Amino acid sequence: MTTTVRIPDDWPATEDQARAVQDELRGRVVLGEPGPPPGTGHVTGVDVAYDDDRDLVAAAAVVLDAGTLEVVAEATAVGRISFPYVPGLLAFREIPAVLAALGALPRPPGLVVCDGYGLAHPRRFGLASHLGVLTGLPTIGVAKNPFTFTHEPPAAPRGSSAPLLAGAEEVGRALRTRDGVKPVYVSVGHRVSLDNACAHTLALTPAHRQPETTRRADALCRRALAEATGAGEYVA
DNA sequence: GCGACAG
DNA sequence: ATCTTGTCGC
Repeated sequence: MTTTVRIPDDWPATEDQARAVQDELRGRVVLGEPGPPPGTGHVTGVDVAYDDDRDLVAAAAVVLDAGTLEVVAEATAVGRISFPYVPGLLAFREIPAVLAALGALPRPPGLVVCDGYGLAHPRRFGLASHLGVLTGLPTIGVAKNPFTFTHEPPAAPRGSSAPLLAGAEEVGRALRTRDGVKPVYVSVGHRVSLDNACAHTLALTPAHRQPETTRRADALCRRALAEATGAGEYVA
């Protein structure tokens, strides 16, 4: 099902306001829990696509059976863009749409896998952290780029990893999900340990670099955006 | 001050 | 993220 994105009245309008929100919410992140075991229950991927010219955003949430990776449920949301893209403030652009899609699901999401960062963030409060605090759900971030962080190249075999570093602080892990292919960048969101986040990521990547959750959500939100644009119902 | 910078 | 064709390879 597709719902409409609603932007809260108190949503930040400036970068300073957005950073202040991050500084305030950061203390509510829970890092002491291992999180759900890989391979059981449900795992949900979320992703967002944009049409800046038409001020349109589309989000998707796809629930997979963690054992079989088959799609169990999905939902989409379409609406207006809530914030410009600013490095470090991605969550303010993605979260209203993601919350709408998650809210439209017919069943609980279980672990949520985000396309971006959690702890690996300039203020240690990326998209996955933010989404976790707002929903209370266990979340992790799996990103395609190292952002400003550094790491040694992991060994070639799938499953190899290297610490993702902010100076001397380990903020995540560069994790090889396919032999000899560029790693993905895993970081903790809310209520999941880094070891468990990496185990989940490996369980979700039987054939591709990116987790099946992210791949399914990416395809679905693109389709939702194309349909919204084509039908014209949300065009300003 | 100048670049770099998740999606 | 998005603009964009064909092409090489499993």
